[in-house]
Amino acid sequence: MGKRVTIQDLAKELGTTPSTISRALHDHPGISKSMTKKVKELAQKRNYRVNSVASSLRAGKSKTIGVIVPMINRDFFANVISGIEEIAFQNGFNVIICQSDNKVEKEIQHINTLISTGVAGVLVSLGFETTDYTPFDKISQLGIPLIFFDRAPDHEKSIKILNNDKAGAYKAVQHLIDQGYRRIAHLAGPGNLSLYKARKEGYIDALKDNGLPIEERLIVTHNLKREAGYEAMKKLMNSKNPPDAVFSASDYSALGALLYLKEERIKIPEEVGIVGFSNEGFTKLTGPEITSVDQHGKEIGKYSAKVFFEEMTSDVFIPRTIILDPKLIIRGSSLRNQKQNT
Amino acid sequence: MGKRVTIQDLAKELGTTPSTISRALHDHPGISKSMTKKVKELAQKRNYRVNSVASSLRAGKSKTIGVIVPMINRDFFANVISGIEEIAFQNGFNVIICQSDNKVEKEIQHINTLISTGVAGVLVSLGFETTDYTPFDKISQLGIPLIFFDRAPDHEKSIKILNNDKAGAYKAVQHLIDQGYRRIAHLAGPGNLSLYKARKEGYIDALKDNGLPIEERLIVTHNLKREAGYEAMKKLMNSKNPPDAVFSASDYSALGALLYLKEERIKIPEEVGIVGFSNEGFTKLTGPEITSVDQHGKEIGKYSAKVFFEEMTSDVFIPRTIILDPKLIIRGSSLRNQKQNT
DNA sequence: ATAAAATATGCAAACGTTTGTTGAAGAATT
DNA sequence: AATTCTTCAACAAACGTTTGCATATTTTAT
Repeated sequence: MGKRVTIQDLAKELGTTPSTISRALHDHPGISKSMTKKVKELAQKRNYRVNSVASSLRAGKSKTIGVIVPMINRDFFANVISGIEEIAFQNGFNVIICQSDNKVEKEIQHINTLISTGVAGVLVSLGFETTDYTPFDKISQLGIPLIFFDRAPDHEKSIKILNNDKAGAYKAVQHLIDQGYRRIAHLAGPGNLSLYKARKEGYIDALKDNGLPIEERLIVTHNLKREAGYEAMKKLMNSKNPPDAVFSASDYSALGALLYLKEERIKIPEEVGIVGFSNEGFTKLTGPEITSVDQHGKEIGKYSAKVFFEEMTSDVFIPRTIILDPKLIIRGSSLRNQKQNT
Repeated sequence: MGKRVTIQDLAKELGTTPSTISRALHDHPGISKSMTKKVKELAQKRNYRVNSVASSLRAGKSKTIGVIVPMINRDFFANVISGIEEIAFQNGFNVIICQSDNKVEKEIQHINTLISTGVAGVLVSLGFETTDYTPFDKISQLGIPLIFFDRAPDHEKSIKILNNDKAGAYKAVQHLIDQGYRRIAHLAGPGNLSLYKARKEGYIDALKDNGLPIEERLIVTHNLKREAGYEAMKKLMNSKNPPDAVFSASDYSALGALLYLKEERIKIPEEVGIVGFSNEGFTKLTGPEITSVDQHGKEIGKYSAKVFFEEMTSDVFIPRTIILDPKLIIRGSSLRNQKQNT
């Protein structure tokens, strides 16, 4: 249970002062080569590690980034975090992860602890229910860069890294149309979230651009869960003029739909095509595998972290929105023509 | 971009000193009720947040727990982290997540940054390749509680929270035997990891206890991946006296096995039964769903965090191993009798 | 009324690092 | 030889909080 080696211990041992040690370790030009070398060797030998708490205090901020996500046990968020970490560690930062569990109170609590911790920046993906964004203002007011990804406020005064949900949805539906499907249903998410609104718009636009009718009865708003997808599909298939394809705003409900169809021995993709959204890991484990829109979480994470570092060094704040184009991963559930993966 | 409110600002405003403010905020008995009230009200009004960097420096340690895991985008680890976070936040701590990516160098790097950050404790699940545990000694030497979970060193001088892999495997194989399977193959993990050794032992013991022969040809060591499971199953099924069930040390290879069997139109569970390990999310999404051994990650996480807090407050270090019993989740891939889920 | 005890607050140091300023010594210039 | 420059290192203050000790005030006991 040895005591931690400080800069002062090194100073004493070399008969010099803490300031010299500090400068030597940072390759300050005012320190002679010989001294710098001596100091570094001793530091190495004594296994010195900078006390970042002390240096954070002195500097007024720490080398830590706070990340708030609804939950980490979703492929997408886990990947985003991986991406953030990668860039952060490259820059000598580390990452504090906070789960909001989609609860507003937890978000607020996390904001407070992150401020207390003196994080250098905060990256956030909002919870479902969050409509009041003022708690986040505290962060910016303190001059701490704040970046939203994936689920962001709908006002214009923040920095956001988003998926082009509309384009993703458009691609998905266009693909279904290309495959010859004509009555395409949509399992839509809660309308209050702009991201689901965008997916629905992409769906509608694709239909319109192809001269297909928009049928309200084919649009089912649901809670994105597997069970809801199952039930929605059941209802749709038992309606008068059932759809020949479904584009779901969620992979989970796409899976639900798939399970219902398999139960009824309705052939996928021959009779009904399916496309989901998010490219969850399980989409390539089903039979048939589910075509899905990939949001490349890791890229979003990397991007968000990079934007944070930009922001940290710049002193002018420019609200902006960066939109990454998602990619359609075509798999068996929607591929009834010859066409191959793009 | 307001400046952060400090204890000194409050002191000035109330015409008192920082020490009084600090004590009042901590309900120190030496401060009068009236003063305490005044201080707290002002703190609230000015939106004061303690600067935990400063208090960490003063205290010599921070209210942060470091967690090192191979990767977070695995259900098990994501759940463990959820569990750790839950307990940590209840105690006013937060959590720094580090991914080792199963690389030794990354582990070492993370150890160093965590020490620099002044974490109050470190919870670790080792990477695959880690055989030299001395880098972790630095942590304990500094008096920082160090707790291993799931993948731990095999020496006796540390605190470990483990799954009873042997018991889990035993349960799995016993279940297969109960279901009438008799030639049960085992897809084993790398033998140098004690956890896979334990699973293999559980498999062997269960066979022995039921008077079944141990056949070396039915034990295939593989890298736990889906493709390896597929190939292993192919080889097994094309051997002279093929197995009628397979117990895999990994859900991914269990899935590979399942996919091979389905491709060959071999009926599951009628002709061949399958049991996996880890209860990954996708096991209940396949057709049929895969029976698997659940390691209840969240519980392990909670437990580990609790042990850390115990350790933090105790001053005697007692190496110990806590073994949690995993649960067999019985699903369609192994259920050919009437017996129901337990 | 005085001494002792209890209560409430202030003072100052400490945690380890960083950095502006100062000063001493040696090198270069005149 | 005297002066100016340059190079290197030391000094000291600061970041915000906490806490042992000292001090001032009030209360209680004698």
